[in-house]
Amino acid sequence: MPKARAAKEKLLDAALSLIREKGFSAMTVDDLCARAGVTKGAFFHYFKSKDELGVAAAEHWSAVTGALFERAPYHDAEDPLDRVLGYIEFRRALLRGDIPEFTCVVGTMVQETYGQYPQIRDACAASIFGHAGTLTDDIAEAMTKRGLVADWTAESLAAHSQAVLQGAFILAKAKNEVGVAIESVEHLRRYVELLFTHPSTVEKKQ
Amino acid sequence: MPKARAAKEKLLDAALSLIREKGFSAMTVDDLCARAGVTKGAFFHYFKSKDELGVAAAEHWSAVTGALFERAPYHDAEDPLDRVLGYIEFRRALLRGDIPEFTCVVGTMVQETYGQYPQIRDACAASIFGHAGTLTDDIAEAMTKRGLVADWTAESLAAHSQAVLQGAFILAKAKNEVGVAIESVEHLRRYVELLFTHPSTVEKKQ
DNA sequence: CCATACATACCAACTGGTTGGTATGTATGT
DNA sequence: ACATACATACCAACCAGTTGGTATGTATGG
Repeated sequence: MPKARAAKEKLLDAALSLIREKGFSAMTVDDLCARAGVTKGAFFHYFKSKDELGVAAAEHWSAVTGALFERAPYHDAEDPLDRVLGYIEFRRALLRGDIPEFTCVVGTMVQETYGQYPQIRDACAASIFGHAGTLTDDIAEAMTKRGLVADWTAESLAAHSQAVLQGAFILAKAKNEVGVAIESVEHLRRYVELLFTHPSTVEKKQ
Repeated sequence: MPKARAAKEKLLDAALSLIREKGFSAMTVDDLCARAGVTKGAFFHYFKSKDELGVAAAEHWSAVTGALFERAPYHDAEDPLDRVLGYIEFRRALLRGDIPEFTCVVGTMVQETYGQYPQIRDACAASIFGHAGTLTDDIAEAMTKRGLVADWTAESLAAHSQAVLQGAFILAKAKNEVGVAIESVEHLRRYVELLFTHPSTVEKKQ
């Protein structure tokens, strides 16, 4: 097999673009094949159905973004709060270019599929909350280190950060402009800073 | 005309449900007619195309939700910050029942249409930011009253609140459970409280 | 008061193009 | 020789939109 599996990965990459451009439902199998430069025979050789491609696209997205965030520099900070704030700054810096370039495949896809395709929904949930999980430890460590007494959990703040990002993408799509998304991420950063510096919740360690 | 316009309003109401259940693209004209109990002839009598129904559905959604929020009790509070926090609590209380009952028509629709149907996108933007606009004055008044020195605007905080809500809907759809959305709205409430009580930003008025 | 003229509100059947999916071919590497 | 990796050709169902029609208004003139 000379260039084996080329078609499958080209189809998956095409899916990541097309889902962000027009959504899962409006994306046709012909669209996918044209974008990938293959024929329908190739598509159905690798995927039993369009639904199955949806699941594979969510998993592919997890792999691609997982690698991106894994090698991001914010992990190098010594202070856990700096790592959390570094993550938010990293997300803010990603908000550039055209809308399909910075928006989220699984966030878009789950909106259309949650009621009709449980397998796609679960794959999207795994992607979103799996990514949120990479934040939880840093948040928890920051809470411990700063002696934070909180009525919220590290897990819920990690999930909230994903909510802000997903919502920011929606506002950007509605306004057809990235600025409103950037401002929302800056509110998220300010929130985290306030959480960890407000005297009512922080007990100074000596 | 005894029951004139009945078909049109039934079609618009059907659209609000169907868009939240399966999205705009996956919703067919036949779906709409079946749900509304009318025929395709009636549909195309009132709407030139499915796109045009999308625009009308966004406007209908603005009217329906506009009336809901206009008569909500949080406006009665004397203190502007209490009105803002009352709004957030009102939104939190709406997070009940099945997912299509509390999620947002225009937030869902704009994700699928922003690139292909500019008119629908603009109608969705008008709905989202029009609603955000009803918050801006209360936020601005609260800032003035508390002598808040901020590097953010009332408008951006109003928009951010919509981002949090839209993102919370996405997380709820992914998890197929409302709890995660509620927690995110509680983070939003906490953020607003911190913004207006943190000593670094508030100059006490005597 | 009423007949003519026309508009509005809707329906049932149909159409051409699109859709996801299949059946069958063929080239290539092992 | 045989499995893998595709391409070609095709189908049945479905899709948005059209057509031709009916039933019920409502405005106007005599």
